[in-house]
Amino acid sequence: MQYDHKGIEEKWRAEWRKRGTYRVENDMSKPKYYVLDMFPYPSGAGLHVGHPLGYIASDIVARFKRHSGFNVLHPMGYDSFGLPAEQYAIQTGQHPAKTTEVNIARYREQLDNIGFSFDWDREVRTSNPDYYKWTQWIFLQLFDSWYDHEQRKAKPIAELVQRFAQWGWSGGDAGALTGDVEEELGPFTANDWNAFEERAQQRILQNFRLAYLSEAWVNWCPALGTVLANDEVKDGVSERGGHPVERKRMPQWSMRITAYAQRLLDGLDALDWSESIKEAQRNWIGRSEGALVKFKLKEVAGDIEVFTTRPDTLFGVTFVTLAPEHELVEVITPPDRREEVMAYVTTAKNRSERERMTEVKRVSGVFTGAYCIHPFTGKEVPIWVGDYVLGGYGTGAVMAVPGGDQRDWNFATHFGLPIIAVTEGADIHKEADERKDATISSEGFLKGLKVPDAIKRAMDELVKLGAGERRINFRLRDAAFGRQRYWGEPIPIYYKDGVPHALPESELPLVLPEVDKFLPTEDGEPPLARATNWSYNGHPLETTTMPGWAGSSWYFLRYMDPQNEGRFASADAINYWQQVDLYVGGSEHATGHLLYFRFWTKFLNDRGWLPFDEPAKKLVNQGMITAFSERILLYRIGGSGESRGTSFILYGDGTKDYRPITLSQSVQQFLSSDLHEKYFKGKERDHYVEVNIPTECVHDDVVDIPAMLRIRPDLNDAVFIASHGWYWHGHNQWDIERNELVVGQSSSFRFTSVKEPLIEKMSKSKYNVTNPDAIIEKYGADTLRLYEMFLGPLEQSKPWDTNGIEGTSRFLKKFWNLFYESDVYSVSDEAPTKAEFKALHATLKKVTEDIERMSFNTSVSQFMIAVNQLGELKCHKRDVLEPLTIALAPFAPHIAEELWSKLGHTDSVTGAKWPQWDAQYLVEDNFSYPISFNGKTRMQLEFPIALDAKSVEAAVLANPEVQSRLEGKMPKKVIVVPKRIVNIVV
RNA sequence: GCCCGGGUGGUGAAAUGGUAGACACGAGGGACUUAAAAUCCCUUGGCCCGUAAGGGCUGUGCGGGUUCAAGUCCCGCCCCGGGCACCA
Repeated sequence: MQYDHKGIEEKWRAEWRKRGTYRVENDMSKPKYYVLDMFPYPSGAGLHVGHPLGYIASDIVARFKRHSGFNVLHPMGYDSFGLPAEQYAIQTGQHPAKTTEVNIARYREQLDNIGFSFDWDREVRTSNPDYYKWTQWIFLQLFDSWYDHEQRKAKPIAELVQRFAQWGWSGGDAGALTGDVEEELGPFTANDWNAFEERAQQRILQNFRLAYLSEAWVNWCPALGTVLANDEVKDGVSERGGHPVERKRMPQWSMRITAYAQRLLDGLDALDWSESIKEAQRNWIGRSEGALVKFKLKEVAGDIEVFTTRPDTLFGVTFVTLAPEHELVEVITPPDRREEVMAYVTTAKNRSERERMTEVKRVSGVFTGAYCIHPFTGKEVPIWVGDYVLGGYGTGAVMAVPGGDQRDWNFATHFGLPIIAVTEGADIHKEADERKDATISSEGFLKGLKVPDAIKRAMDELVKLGAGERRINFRLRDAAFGRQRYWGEPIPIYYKDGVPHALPESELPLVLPEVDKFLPTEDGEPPLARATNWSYNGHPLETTTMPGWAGSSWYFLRYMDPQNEGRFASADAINYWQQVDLYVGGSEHATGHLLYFRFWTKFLNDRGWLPFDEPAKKLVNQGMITAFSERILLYRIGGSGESRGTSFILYGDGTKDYRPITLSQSVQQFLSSDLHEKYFKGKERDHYVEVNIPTECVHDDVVDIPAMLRIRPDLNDAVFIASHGWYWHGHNQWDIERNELVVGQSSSFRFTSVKEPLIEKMSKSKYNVTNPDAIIEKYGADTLRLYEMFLGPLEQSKPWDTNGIEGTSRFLKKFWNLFYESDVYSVSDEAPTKAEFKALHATLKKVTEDIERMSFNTSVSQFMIAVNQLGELKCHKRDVLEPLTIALAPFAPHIAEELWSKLGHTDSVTGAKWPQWDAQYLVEDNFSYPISFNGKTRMQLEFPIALDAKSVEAAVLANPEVQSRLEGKMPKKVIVVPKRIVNIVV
């Protein structure tokens, strides 16, 4: 009987569902193992072969752990709130819940086809009210908490209120406050507090709550009409869609993640996560140790506080620079400078983040006219404003040391400010000296000290003078939490007299209301403001919704107890399942999800809801599956800007006056044209259009135009030269360096690639996706699973190449054939031979070790080796095939299940005990030693394995061939590495 | 600029300091077949010697070093991928 993947796979998937094979109970009597995948956002495009890579890996581990006696939690769900569904809704009017539903059904179907061992009874969806009830509940806990920096722990806000009522607040107690404080918060006494109106009290408390409302600088994206968190902005544009982002000050819900900065940093050391992810998080948190230095103002009372990591360079300070946003700018500027300074501040503030970034090189600033006093020398130091100083970091002011900091040097040079050399051997005429192993040379008590010693000395002095203190700064910002959007969790807050109040727990879930349109209101309010009666007891409800990362920051807990109505998960369930043992997902979440995930876990732990404070012990990042893309280069005829209804040809000169010409002529013309000139100078890009075309329409660098137009009707209006059904193209035909095009035979319209093939991320919009359904249809899910694992190391990104799949497909057929002789099922109970046992146990050993290391590509190779060996031995024996079937089951569950039942078992192979390998079968009778003379291998000799190194040495030297090589001389040295090699040094 | 990864055949890749290139794809040759598909066998890093059996040299980005022995360890470069970035 032939291996019929379709019949087998369908049969077993139905059977697993019927039997509930993968249902998991919270069975406390068994050891647990929790394998979690990052759940997907169900997009309209469906899955491509890149998506399941991590799921397959985690499924193998989950199945392996089941065979090894663990009670395995291996769930799946959907991160189903998000932007694309909402944007689709805006365009079509279709409710996002509907499209989400449809997309989930499609995802489920595709996932099911791959044969995962998920327990679907535990599925979660973040957009489901039963789920987001608890997301809202956690939000309320955060709202109800403050961070006690002395005990490094979040506590109920009621405790803080009690403290205030009893002791008041000492105000500027540095370090007790973190994050973006709405206003400078002065000290107050207990009596003050008790006398405050509730409104004022609540206002103060906002400065302490972990979820808080404040007037804050936010990343505002006008195109998306919403605020974005820092990790959602890349290079000044939105991560989704690439729209420009500006800084804007507005009332905003935020999460005080900064309170946890140090703990998020410290916690990394103990985690079994990849070094690159940990490093990315460390960078993002950006801890730096330094000093807070106070410069007394000359004209008015008060100080300018600056943060520096280099107090050793204090004697090199020649000016102080404030960020344009700095509140002192207005205070200190004398009236005669006011106009000029404020004009600068206004333009600087209005420059978008993107402009500011792209114009990093441009130096701009203005002198305020005011001075401050140097804490060591007592000299006057001029105060400048410059936009190279960031308002959001440190104190928003820096002491400028042009001799020791390149940015200060640039500023000083531009404005002709004095530059003092701070280090020995520095050439301050050319650049600043930023070396951290130099010796201080500036006049003063630090002269002659090495930088590290000078830092200590300067620090001590600052503390003594009361002019500064040690300070640790973090780059991490509080996370913007409110989104001006519809498709997200409503924030359970109502406003009484403009003061935010928590909605009572009994009112949860606060269900997303129906609205007539998913757009902002005419006066710019978020979509929820369109809902009728969006209020609680007559008080208006919050109209922004939570960001995408809210629901995904705690979902691993819900899987433990998904139906619980009274708690996000029962204490018993949490105590049993504990942390995720293995978390698998993409590395693109390094500074987003994975940080928030850890933050919420730490918070819930602080408040006593969890017995652990890190969500996942081990994290593995699967690499991206990339794909070859096919592009053609088109030149647009006509003016710029019109993208629709425009004709395309290979060559156009920017006018409508063109004539079709032969390919080689057009190429020649193009190359000699000034358009080409212009294009490569980066100008007139409007004429140049690079279009991704479906990879399946390209064969041997020749494009099948009719087929392409069926998939890309948007190109229907294009005119193609030589469009007799075929069209030339190549991978990146233009060699920009050599500035030439390599043309094959002009008659066949073929191009030879001059550059590497184009490899990019698999994506629907790039027309380079491979759908797993098509692969499964042709080869089966088991083949797909094996092939995805075989492609290469899990963590590495690698290009998909469907051709290679034949190898794994052949392997499964060969494996199947071990159970058959001339198409008749035949497995004998005969005792296996030594060689057969060896093939089996070598495989068991390698596969067992490989799964522990998550090195699946090498396991698959080992299976192939075993099947080749057993095929050659014509081994059809139960004692070999049965353990091998169990070992293969995690990788290829369907075929394993079928063969398991053929072996006479009525239960699922899932319950079979993992076969142990036995070293006795791997021991050889003899060993072939390569004999090297002076490191060059000359001959092989065989010896019994039992010989020790000394005996081998003696036997080798006694060998006549060796003796003839030695020509009677005694070797200087003989090295025998047991069972490996003999090296003779002559 | 700083911080992490990584560089091995035509390709994806293996290799506790111990015979580099396992396994697979692709390519070439052959068997079976009326033919095709499927299957099976042989060759396949490069160069060289030999009719053949076989043998030699060379080879893991580049240059040094440690070692009997280096893809692997150390030092210095080059290149590629990723993270952070006017962060003081």
